[in-house]
Amino acid sequence: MSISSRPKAPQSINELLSRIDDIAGLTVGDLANKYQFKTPKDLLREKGWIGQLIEWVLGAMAGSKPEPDFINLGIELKTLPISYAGKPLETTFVSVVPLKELQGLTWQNSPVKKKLNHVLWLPILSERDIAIEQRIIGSGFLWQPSHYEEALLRRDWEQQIEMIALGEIEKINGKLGQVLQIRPKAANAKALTDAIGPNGKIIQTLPRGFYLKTNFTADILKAQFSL
DNA sequence: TCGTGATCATTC
DNA sequence: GAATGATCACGA
Repeated sequence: MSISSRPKAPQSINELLSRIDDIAGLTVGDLANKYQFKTPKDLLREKGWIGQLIEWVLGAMAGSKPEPDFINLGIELKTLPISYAGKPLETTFVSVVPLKELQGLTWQNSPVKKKLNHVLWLPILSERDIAIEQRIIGSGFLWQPSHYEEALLRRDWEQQIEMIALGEIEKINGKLGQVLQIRPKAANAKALTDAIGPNGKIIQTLPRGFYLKTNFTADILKAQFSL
């Protein structure tokens, strides 16, 4: 496979889907070589490496802006590490959790709903016993939450946001939520941020993120591939 | 410090 | 083995 330069942003959903089809079945190493990325031995110090490689390959505009990866198409790209059995190996990060100034925040205008409005899922066979470069890109597909899926997400979101508004962030752990959980999302234990504490007092706590539990993404995969 | 990309590592 | 808690890199 020859070397290629930086892909331009796809101008249509069909163009994006075409690119997805083109890379299905390739290994991470194939893509890395084609675009001159140096594949790391492991992901210990570069946990988001595969995701960023895929973004580049598909022409997603890199950056840490809180916007969809394909802004002109309104589509969010999510790589999904899967096992030999085709089940998700990890939860899926969605967005940071607001821990203060929650007035006016509703499910309808929430970042979680916006992020999950239209997702391009790209499964990647990522068992730990497979070298990074040998991991296989699967068949990506577009997804939008069904009414039922949205209801599940909304219920979990509202329950946990309410706890945060009541100053109960420290009572929230990863066990809460049927499909959407809140867990730490921080550089390390020393990275703290403001949050509403008991009695409305501002406290310092670990930044948190919303994550989709694996049962939720497993069902999305099942619906997509078992038809 | 926050938001992007996530997986690692320990516990259950 | 699955799930929760902790962590890594980078750009603005």
